[in-house]
Amino acid sequence: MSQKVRVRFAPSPTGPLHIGGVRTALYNYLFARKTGGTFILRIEDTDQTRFVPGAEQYILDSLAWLGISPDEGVGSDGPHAPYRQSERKALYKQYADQLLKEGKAYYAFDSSEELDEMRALFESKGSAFQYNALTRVKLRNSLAMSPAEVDALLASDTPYVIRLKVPAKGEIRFQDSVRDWVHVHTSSMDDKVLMKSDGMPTYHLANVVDDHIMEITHVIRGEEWLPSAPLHILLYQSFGWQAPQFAHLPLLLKPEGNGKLSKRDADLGGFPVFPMEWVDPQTGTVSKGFKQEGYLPAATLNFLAFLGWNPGTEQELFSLAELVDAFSLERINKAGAKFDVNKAKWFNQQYLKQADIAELAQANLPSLPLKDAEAFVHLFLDRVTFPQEIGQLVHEFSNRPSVFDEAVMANKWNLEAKNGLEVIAAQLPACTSWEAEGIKQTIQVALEESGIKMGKVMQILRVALSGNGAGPDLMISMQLWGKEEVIERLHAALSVFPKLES
RNA sequence: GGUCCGUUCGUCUAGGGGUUAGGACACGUCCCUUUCACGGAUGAAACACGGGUUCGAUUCCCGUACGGACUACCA
Repeated sequence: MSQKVRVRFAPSPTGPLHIGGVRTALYNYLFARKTGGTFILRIEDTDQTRFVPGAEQYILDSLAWLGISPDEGVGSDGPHAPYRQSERKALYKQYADQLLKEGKAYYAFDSSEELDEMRALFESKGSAFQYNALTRVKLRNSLAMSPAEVDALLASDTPYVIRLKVPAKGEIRFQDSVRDWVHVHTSSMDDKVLMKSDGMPTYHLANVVDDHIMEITHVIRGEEWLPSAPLHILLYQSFGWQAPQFAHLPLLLKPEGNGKLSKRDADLGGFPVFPMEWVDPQTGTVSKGFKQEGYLPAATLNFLAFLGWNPGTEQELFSLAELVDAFSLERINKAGAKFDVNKAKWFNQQYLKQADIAELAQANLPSLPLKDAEAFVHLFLDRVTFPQEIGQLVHEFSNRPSVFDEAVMANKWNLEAKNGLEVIAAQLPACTSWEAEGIKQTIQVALEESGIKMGKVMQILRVALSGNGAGPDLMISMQLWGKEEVIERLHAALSVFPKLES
């Protein structure tokens, strides 16, 4: 029975897609590609109160940016359209009715207020209220009331929900791809709402119905769903359907302390938890995105893939294609993974160094002639984590220094250094081939003739020209500044330095 | 509180009844570079605890501790 693999990523459009959700999408994508299956995007928008405009497009854009776009679903259509649950509303009712007819579900008329009261009552007695086999007989539902009463309520348009009648006794078990056997007694489960009073299905119903109709073979989702997996299994059983294979992914944890990674951690830590920048349509609050921070898609994917999975080899850098090749559900970890921004940066650096020089040049130094821009990229690429830092460095590089590294001045500025700089300043105009090697020659010869050691002067020369005690190769820097600029900067320094002595 | 899940260096993790417990990030030192960065080398750094099972347990089992998720007419 080798069914064709069909997996889905099923986010709710309630805000920006969380990075943990992106990892879930990635694992689904990898598994689909690995097995020659189909990756489906379904939008679970059954909660009308939490709908956020733009969120769905944000999900699409994010997946597209990362290159893990779905084969089927919202944004790309397919044989099971529509893929937006709000547009499938009518469908769910008939399945709920089926369970109703078979006595596996029932009407419940309890209002939210009544249920809140029950919860408060139970809590005051030190226990937790559950709508289950024990309590449902005393509540307002079609199991506890006479048929005539129920009909009357229904006829008078009294709001109701449909609840699943969970058996009082029994055990639900399933074999999770990540956690192996999981079993739960039905006595600890409650009669979950299947249809809400607004006529919309809850997540549980819609999810199970759609996964079945869309022929989903593997449900790969976050661990937060593990507690409701037995309920879903029970639903499959109630319908007489075969349940898909489940794989519950470990959570992404906050970098410090404990708990699920949240937006707050991002603000605190100064790193993004969203794939792309998000502007809250209500408040206008801007949340950082991996994309805008300068993370490359491949680096983001590689980093995310390793949070909860590893190939079992010592290779760490994987292209998307290599990830597909190496991926397997069996190698997913059980324990939650802390989000470590240092590791993310390291991955980015690795990918940045492999990036196309011309592309980086055009993207980050658009105002410069391509040849110059490329030279700058070469000069700075090894010292940056994010591409936009290149532009920043070039900007600083191009500006004449106004402050000079004090520590270096204190240590190295002396008569010999001064003489060295003067000699260099005197000889540089005579340098005929203004490129790194030629400049070096000129300086070497000039200093040798004056009997001055290079080591005594070079760092001071660097400070004189750039202001900094450290930086990229000085000769190449001088070449890029240009002869006149270098000479002018040198003279400027020579006139300022003596005044800096105190 | 209840249910479920988890626990190897600070972090991501490999491993698995007998290993010097491996790699990567971060950190230290050294080399390269008269600088810095990159790169290379190297160091420090871990099997939560207690019982079993076993000739032998970090690995298997059971407890305990700790952590987490869930506990809505949210997903």
